[in-house]
Amino acid sequence: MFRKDAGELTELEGTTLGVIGKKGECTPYAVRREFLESRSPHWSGSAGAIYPLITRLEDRGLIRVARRTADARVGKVYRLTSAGRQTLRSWLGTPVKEDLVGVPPDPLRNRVEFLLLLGKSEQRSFVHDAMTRCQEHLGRLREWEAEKERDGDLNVRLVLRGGVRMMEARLGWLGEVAQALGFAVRPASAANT
Amino acid sequence: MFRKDAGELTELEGTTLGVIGKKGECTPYAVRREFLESRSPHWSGSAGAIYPLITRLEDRGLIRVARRTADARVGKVYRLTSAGRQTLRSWLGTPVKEDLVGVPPDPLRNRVEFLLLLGKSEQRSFVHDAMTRCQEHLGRLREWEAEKERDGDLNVRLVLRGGVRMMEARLGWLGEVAQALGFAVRPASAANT
DNA sequence: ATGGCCATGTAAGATGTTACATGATTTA
DNA sequence: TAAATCATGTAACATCTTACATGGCCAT
Repeated sequence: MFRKDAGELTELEGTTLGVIGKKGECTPYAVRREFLESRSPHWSGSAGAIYPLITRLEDRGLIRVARRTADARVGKVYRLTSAGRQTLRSWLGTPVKEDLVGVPPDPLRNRVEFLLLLGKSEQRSFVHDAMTRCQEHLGRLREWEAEKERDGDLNVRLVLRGGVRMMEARLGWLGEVAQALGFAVRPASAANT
Repeated sequence: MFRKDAGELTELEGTTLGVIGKKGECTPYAVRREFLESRSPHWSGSAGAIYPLITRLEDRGLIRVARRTADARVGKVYRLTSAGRQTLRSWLGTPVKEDLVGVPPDPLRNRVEFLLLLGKSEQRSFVHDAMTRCQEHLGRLREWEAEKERDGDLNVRLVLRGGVRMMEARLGWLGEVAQALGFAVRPASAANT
């Protein structure tokens, strides 16, 4: 969670640089809205995270105030510096860092190791509940995907598609878990191996 | 990353309770080794994380010193209290919390949204490198899986199986990304849609 | 008995969280 | 003009990180 070298970025910092780079120029609040609205709930987009982060990036010379807006509220509009563009490229680019390649953490998967500490019927409830809720979530994702079908840009669609694939894989896996633990598996979903 | 209620646990705390619960009783260092050796590199298993965490769990009455060992180094052997068992069950149990169900964060997927900020050939390198490295990682995972085939317990195997499925889904997705960005896809891997 | 590892911590610091404060602007 | 909301912060604090300190045990 920490950067080791001076050139390193945390995931939130890198993503923020990416957002600014993609928008060309924007205010801190515009960045915040990105995290509040469209992005994964993993990041809260809290003011206490974003504003100090922006200051940090500015202090490191990766972004710079491009102009001020007429609206006194908004004030500062930021842009990437060339150093910022460079840093962003190395954050994004090859060679892909080792920790990006490994299996990403998944709290649901994490719990399965300890499922044997529950009674058989509780285990069944857990797996059943997880499958149902994942299925629902997948449904919502697919609606979102259909919605973005034309308006969204290609890369956003691809990210969304990755999320859908993850959820499908999860569902297939949960089916396997159910079977291994001796529960009946309804062949309802189309997301099996 | 914060708990909201007094009864809530962070992911690391819950996992630690699970480890202690599964082992029956163990020393703090035994917990640490679990994180250092067998588990995902997501957690460092650093002393600065584990020892204060153990103290926290003890202060909250979730674990208790069961006995001391002859070895003065080791000293304290912890056990779950009944309150700890109860808390662990609710951490594990139904209803599955909302954030567990959503698409888990993935730094690789995260980067794809900003790939258009790179040149075409860099994009190609990124995707190609990611696929190669993921494929290698998947290979190692499968070896691990074969190794644990008989000795490991069922739940550990299932967790590992989940990791394999995630990596397979990722690879399939990366293929889709490559295609969408106009790169040739080698039909080498067996992990496509 | 001494050098090295085992096991347990503590220290300092980075990053993120919730909750609150504040002034500008839009809206009723 | 009063109330709600927008946009920008700050304060307190929890959790994790790396790096260092310490003391018991074991092998040569």
